[in-house]
Amino acid sequence: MSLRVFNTLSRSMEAFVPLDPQGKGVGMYCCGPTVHDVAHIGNFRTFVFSDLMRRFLEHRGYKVRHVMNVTDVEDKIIQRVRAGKTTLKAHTSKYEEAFFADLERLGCLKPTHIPRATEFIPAILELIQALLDRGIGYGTPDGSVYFSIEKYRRAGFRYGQLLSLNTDELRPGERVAADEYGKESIADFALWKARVPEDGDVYWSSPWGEGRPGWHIECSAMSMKLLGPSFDLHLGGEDLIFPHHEDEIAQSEAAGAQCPGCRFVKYWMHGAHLLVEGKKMSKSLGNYFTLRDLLAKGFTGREIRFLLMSAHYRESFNFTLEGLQGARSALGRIDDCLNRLNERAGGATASSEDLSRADLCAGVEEALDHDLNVAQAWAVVFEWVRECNRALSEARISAEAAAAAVGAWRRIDKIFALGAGFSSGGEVPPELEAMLAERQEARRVKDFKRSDAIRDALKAQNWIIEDTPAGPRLKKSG
RNA sequence: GGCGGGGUAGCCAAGUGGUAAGGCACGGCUCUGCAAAAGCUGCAUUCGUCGGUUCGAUUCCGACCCUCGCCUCCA
Repeated sequence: MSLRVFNTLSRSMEAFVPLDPQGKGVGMYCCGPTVHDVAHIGNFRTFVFSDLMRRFLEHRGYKVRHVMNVTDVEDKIIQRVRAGKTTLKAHTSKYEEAFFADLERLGCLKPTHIPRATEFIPAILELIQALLDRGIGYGTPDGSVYFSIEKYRRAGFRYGQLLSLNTDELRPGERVAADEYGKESIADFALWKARVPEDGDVYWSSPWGEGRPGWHIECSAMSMKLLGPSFDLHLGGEDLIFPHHEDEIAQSEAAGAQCPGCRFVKYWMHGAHLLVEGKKMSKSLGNYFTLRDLLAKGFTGREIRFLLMSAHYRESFNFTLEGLQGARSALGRIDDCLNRLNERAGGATASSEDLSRADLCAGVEEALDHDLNVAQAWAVVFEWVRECNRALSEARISAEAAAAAVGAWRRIDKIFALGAGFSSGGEVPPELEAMLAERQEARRVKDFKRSDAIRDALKAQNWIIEDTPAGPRLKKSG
């Protein structure tokens, strides 16, 4: 079997075949954060999804160039800068830093390239110029430049590749910005926004006057600059399908950099939203959690990562604290199994032929090959865990086989990045070890009152005693 | 209004034209001085409603109900 993905362009599953004639290199672009504020975990769901995709591609032997942009100039940012009496750079770098710190806590690999919009102004200007040269873009008296959907269509392109929509029936309502009345058509979008007084110091000079890039143009300019005019994968949240991604296609293909018959992007993949009580998690509804909120409640990055990876990326997923608690329990099950396997393995080296190893890897790969079906993958993992536990408690697993099982998990965990089984929850402080020994002594002389008191004292410090046949051990409680 | 998703046990969530994965919670058991932890184990005659196709549908078709998203900044 090989990887199949759901392509928004065709609304169907397609075999993943990279553009690279060697079949090795993969270009992948993921729409990153707009750094006007702290990102919430709904945003991170998409980034964890991208990370999973990237890791799985790498697991499958592809060499991935992973680009994630940072939008560091945009209306909301400018508002904040003005309100906070700060500079653009100071404001955006603060939130950019926070974003990448969060991303790391969630176990996401750093993208290969992280381009910032403000650092690609020349490329953006170049692209806008190309669109003007081809008669698709047009300037307005105030110095803005817009993209004409009508001219684009007349040039033989199709607007509406990612979704079917009738632009004549767009209902833009009253929310058309006052500075956009120079547009020829309501559906046209800005490539370059002329400077207005509210922009303050945030502007760049251009052949059309001072101003700043429109929202969509940066992604076209940066992705094509770093990955070439045609590349394999473009991911993002489903709310970006329209207008952002549709406009990206329009700009990028209208500029004509692709070879004849080639598309801007071969596969578009969109992640569904995280929900809270049935509604999309969003800043505007105020129903959001940031990573910090959850860490403050005592949850860990890997527990949150696990939760975000527990549902299929194309299904909207209801986030609850109970669900997160459940994720903790489920993850604990994997941890415990891995710890037991590690214990059994001792220093043994893996035996070459071990069935559980083959079952786990093949099963997970098969599941993920099917458009990253993580739910099925977890079913495979948990069946494997049960099988390992059974073998462990019936003492019918050799040290070598246990080592092989641990090896299998490590291989799989390169994809999931949960780090299960690599730590026993931290070092046990010596004084607690002493208390544990004292309790054992009390139990030996049957002074249960005393031993229970020690147990309670440890519990008060969030350490749980596990009495196993091999003796007691301490475990940090959640 | 247009377009696109989704409705599967208490909760979350896979899946298939041939009789329902997995996780959490819950019950039972093992272990234990008692517990806890851990492990094992049990837990949907049924897949929104009503029709149709079929030997057979949760899975295909039609209608309907409910719900969410996009159409406006948005992961």
